[in-house]
Amino acid sequence: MGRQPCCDKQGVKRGPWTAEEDKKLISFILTHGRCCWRAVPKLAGLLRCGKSCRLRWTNYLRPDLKRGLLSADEEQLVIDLHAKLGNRWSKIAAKLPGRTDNEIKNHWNTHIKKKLVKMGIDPVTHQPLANSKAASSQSTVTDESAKSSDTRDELSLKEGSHREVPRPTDSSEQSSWPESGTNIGSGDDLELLVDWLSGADLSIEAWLNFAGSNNELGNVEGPLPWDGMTDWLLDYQDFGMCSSNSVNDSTIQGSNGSNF
DNA sequence: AATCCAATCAACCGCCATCTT
DNA sequence: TAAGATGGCGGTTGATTGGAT
Repeated sequence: MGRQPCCDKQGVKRGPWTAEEDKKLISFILTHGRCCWRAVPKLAGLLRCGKSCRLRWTNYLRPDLKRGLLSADEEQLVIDLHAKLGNRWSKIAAKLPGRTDNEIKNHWNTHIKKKLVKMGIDPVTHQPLANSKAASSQSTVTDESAKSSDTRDELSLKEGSHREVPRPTDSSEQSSWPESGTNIGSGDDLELLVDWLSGADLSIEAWLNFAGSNNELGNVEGPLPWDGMTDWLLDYQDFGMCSSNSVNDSTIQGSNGSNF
C-alpha cells in the first residue's frame, strides 16, 4: 500500500495563480487562519493542491515578505550562512526575515553562485577554485562582478531601490495589480486587501504602521474597509499565527515570525 | 522588426521528517 | 510499533522577459 498523493492530480489546476485564486486564498486565511493545507483548497473553493496553496501563501502572499532584491548585507549573510549550512535554504531563510527559502535559493543560483565563480571561489566549498583563472583576475571581478547577470540588478536598484513586484503576465490576472496612483479608497474590500498584499511594501514595519495608523496608503481617508481584519496577522507575527477559532493551534509553528 | 538566447523566478515534484491514530 | 497523513525542504522545470544580434 503506497502513500496517497497529496491531492488528486485530476481536476487540480496548475500553473500561475490568478488574482481570483489569490483572493480566495487570502480571504480564506483571513477568515479561518491557516489550518491544515490539505483542506484549504476545498474549503476555500480552489481547484488547487493543498501543497500549492501553502507554497503560494509562503512564497508570495504572506504579509511579512520583503519584496525586491536582496541587499548587499543580506547577500553577504546568505554567503556566510551557506558556507556554514550548505544548501539548507530554509535555515538560511530563517535568518533573513521576510525572505523565503525559494527566493534565496533562486538568488543564489542566479546571482551569487556566478559572482563567486567569477571571483574564483567555489560556490559549494567556498574555497578558492583550483584552476581558477578567475582567481587571478579577482580584482577585476569585484569591479565587473556581475556586469552581465547583475546589470539588471544594479539598474533596478538605481531606478527604484528594488525591483517591482513581478506582475502576472496574463492580462486577466493583472487586474488586481495596482498601478501607481491607484485609488485604494474605493472598490471591493477584499480586492483592496489583495491589491495591498500583492503590490505594497509588505515589510513588517509597513504592516505595523499600516495596522496602527493606516498611513501607508496616503490617499486613504477614514477607516479602511478591512480594519480589524488584519489583527490576526499581527498576532501571528508575534506569537505564531492561528488565533482563529476553527484552527488547530498545534499545527502552527510560526515561532520566529519568518518561518511559518 | 524579427529572432535568438540567456537570465529570472514562480511553481511543481519527489522525498523526508514528524505527527497522529 | 506500524502505517498513514501532513507539512516542509531542496532540486528542477518551464514560462516569461529583456538584451543582443
